[in-house]
Amino acid sequence: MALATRERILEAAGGTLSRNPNASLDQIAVDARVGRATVFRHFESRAGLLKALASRAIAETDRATRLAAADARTATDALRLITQAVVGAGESFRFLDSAAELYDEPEIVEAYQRQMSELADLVEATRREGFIRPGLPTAWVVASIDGLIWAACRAVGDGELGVVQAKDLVWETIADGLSTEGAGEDRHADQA
Amino acid sequence: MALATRERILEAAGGTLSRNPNASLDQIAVDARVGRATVFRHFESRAGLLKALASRAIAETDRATRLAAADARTATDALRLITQAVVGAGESFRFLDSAAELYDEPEIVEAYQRQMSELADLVEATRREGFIRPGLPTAWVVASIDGLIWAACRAVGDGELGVVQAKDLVWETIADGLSTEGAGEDRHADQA
DNA sequence: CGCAAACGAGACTATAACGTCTCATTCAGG
DNA sequence: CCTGAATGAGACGTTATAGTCTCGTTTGCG
Repeated sequence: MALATRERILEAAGGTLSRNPNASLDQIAVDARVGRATVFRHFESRAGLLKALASRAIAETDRATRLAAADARTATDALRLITQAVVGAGESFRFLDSAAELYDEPEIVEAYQRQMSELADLVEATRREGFIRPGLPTAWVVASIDGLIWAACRAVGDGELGVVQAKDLVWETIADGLSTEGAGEDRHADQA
Repeated sequence: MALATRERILEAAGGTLSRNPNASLDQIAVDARVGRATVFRHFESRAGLLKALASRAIAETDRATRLAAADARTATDALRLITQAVVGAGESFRFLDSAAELYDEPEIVEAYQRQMSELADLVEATRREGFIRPGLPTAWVVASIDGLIWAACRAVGDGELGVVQAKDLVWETIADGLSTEGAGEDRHADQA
């Protein structure tokens, strides 16, 4: 069963690398209950395995984006669906934290930038719907959504939160922040 | 001048490792304009260098915490000062993203957990001041503050934002989120 | 049953980085 | 000018891991 084996290696690699970013192929093979040679039968090299993992994460995000675009009636809703989908698939993404080698893979970098650009476009669309508070740079909105997703994935991975709870909290925080209303220093936007 | 050399190595290591988490000691030595042997004259090993870097970041955070505790009149204000101080010192922290080896250093792990625990206590204190929206788990508040700081440091490092701007945006986002008021799905807490 | 593809185990090589060591050079202070 | 401490350059051994290869075994399929 070639496909099952390949899938098992990818699965184990994602888990192992998210726990130890510098895990060796030997460790990954052990975790996948597979001979180390078999890893090389399915992937050209370590870089190839990393690349396949990244492609998988990218494809998963694209799928979530398409589903969100189909289901959501507003850009804001689409942003929520995508955000929560990525949190749900967090285990597939945590390994990317430290995969600096992927910066050498043009297709991966290009796909990542495309997705970030799409996210920025989506944020702009939610801005036109009045979702984004005026004055916030889109770059910061994108960055902080990224940061909150990252925080949620980490909290889930550490067992501090459940996945469902994390999905809700991320969106709640994006929408309203952490504080009670009016605690910010610039409280003159209330009539807006 | 031994001290200047040691300092230069630490500085270069922080910068180089934040750009490439797996940078070799040779690369660090080159960036510090120092012979590789000199690195070993000042630090026992690579792990020792990493440890010294981490200790530095921890000490810097402790210093910021003490200053904030001295200057701030409320816990909420202390949280703001600490958050913004860490963003300002972001360059010293980014290398920690991928320093998985540090998990083997008991003193570093213990100090990190102490700081996280102190942050949790501070969050609890701001909660008593009415700053934290009811219903949010403290673990999530801590995690998302962490995530937003991380996002801000990354944005600054990538040149997307200035440091001053990033400090303001982080706190603004913590306080009010990204959206205009009332955009969240559970808008029944208005009378609270 | 018999075959072919996939696999596990492990030997083997190559390479990259760590850590040690030596020696010549620089440089500041007396 | 002299001296000693700090440094730069680089050779050297060691280790960990990537990647290749072989061989015996398993497994699915006709």
